[in-house]
Amino acid sequence: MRFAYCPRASAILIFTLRGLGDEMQSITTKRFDLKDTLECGQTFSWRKHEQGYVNSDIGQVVYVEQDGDRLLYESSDSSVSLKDMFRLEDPLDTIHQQIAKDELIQKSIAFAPGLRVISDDFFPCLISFICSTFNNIPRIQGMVKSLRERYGPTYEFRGQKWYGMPNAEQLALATATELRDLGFGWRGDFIVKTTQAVLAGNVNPDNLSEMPYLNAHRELKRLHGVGDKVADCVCLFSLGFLEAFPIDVWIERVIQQEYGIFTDTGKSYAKKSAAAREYFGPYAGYTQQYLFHYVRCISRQKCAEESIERA
DNA sequence: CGGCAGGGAGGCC
DNA sequence: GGCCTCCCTGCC
Repeated sequence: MRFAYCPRASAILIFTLRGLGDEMQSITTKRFDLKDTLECGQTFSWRKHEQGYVNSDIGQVVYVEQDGDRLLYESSDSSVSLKDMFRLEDPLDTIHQQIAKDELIQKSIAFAPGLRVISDDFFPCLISFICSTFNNIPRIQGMVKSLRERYGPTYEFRGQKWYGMPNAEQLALATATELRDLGFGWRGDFIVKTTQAVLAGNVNPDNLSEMPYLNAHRELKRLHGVGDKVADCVCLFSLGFLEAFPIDVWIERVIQQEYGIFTDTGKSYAKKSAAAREYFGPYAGYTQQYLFHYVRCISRQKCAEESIERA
């Protein structure tokens, strides 16, 4: 019993055993990168915690971290399927081959080859992207956080308290004035109206995902605060329509600069979106994520370099 | 301080 | 369909 003479080492041993303790489960993955997948801007439900990420928007709390080709995870309540949440069964090799039509996409894939499209819960995804209107990521995260802390359920997990996104019934307690005071601006009205519509059963994620993509997209747009772009985000990041191609200002710029596909197709979102699906194919959504992630990271690098030069 | 930003609504033609 | 204006807030 060597450790008896070395309390420090035994403390480290115990700590290590706890960190990789019995409560953590694991699965093996291929071609998957947790960080790229969760930090490329497609999800507001997953956020950084300790060595990994936490999601408390799914009726319980789930923690995940990556160690090489293994995912270690733990949930507060019932079992979870990381395969479903991270789309681990999407045929990534085939997808890469099909979408790698030119050098820019090849570079984008090489930049983050383990990036997968997320599959988030419908209501948190919907509300988060309504908040995203005319907004940047840090502020969207702040808004989602205040919705959780004010209207959402609480959980006890890994020795601390967690807040989850409210479901429609819980969020229905919010008023537009209240949300306005919380800093949501005119998005408060959108959230109240959309929550009412969901509560009334006017939109149902199970029905939507059974429809053809264009029908689901059209149905989503009937909700307040949901236009073409937000509808596409919900289609791609929650309903599993991999052909959905959300067009925001970043993607718009890239497509305009690097591709001719938007030039003859007219200015409307519907026509650009159709052109993108036509050109990139059934996995257009994956193309969008790879391009989006690559262009934004490169542009940030550029900005950082420029500010160093200025200093 | 004026301008601008990671959309959408509503009104108009 | 296409086009116009306004919108709450935060940051430069």
